[in-house]
Amino acid sequence: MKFTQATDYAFRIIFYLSQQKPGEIVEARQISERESIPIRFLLKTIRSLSQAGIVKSYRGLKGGYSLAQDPKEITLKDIVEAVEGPVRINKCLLNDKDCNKDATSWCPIHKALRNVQKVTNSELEKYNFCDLININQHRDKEE
Amino acid sequence: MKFTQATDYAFRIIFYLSQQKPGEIVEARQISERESIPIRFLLKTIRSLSQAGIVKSYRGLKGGYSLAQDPKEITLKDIVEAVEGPVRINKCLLNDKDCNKDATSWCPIHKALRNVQKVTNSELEKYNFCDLININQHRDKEE
DNA sequence: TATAAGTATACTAAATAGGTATAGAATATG
DNA sequence: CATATTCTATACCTATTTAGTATACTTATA
Repeated sequence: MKFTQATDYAFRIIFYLSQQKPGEIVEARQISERESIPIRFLLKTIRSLSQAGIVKSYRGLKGGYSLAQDPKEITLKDIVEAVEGPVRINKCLLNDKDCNKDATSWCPIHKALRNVQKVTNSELEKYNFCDLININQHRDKEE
Repeated sequence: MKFTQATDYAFRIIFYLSQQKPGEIVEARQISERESIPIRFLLKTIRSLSQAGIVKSYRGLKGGYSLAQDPKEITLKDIVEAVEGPVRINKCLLNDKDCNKDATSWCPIHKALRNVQKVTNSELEKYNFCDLININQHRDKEE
């Protein structure tokens, strides 16, 4: 019940890109170095973000990545889903076959778990990267 | 970001025991058969529940398991924690070493994740097995 | 057209999950 | 008190997933 390393890296990648000037293209190597992420693993991970439409990629010389959306529009949930796929708290919610319908004895539990999942997802949606970098800016000033 | 098979089995085990007469001792094989859980895996899993003080175990002839607490007092969170250990949504929350304190750039994210974790945990605490079996009873009548 | 970027796919190693086996300890019953 | 029965402890094995790497390819700029 925790996020993968790739998701954690993805959080950092988007956080880093959110701090750049809008439209600024940053190459993979720079993100990799600044955030201490193995370059090849970053390239693989960021492709999920690109395919999900969260970052734009540019090939060739002067290529790199930039956000495809305003940081305000990108939430933690978007990142998690882009990297790990939809959050499904247990198998039963994933497909009907894994939930033994004859065993009515345990289905109420899965109903409860569906609620847990719903609550978790909506909490993840509450945090966007505009707010997150502002909190950070604020904190930096204070210290 | 999902529960393990062992946790899912544990849900079913406690659900099954909650439906017995208070104090009734049920042997592992019976639970195993009724809930379609491999017996040896069940024995391993239920030991975590026993060690966490959720079930009582009785050895020898006529031995088996019964709940150590009132179903009302046992929540989904208790089960998850007994089987998987404390829920920690990412490494950073697990120990300070994994959170690079110099990289202030990504710590606000971890603050947010701590809130997500808090919300998830408190949702898991809302469901106790007394309520869960009653929902089930109710549903059975309706159908 | 050379070079510096990302893309796609496949591969490998380590960790975790899921399940099994074996030997041992406790206890009800004859 | 002997024995069968039930749980306990530990160790083991296999499959899957995670984390990371390598190679060949595509795109675009200068």
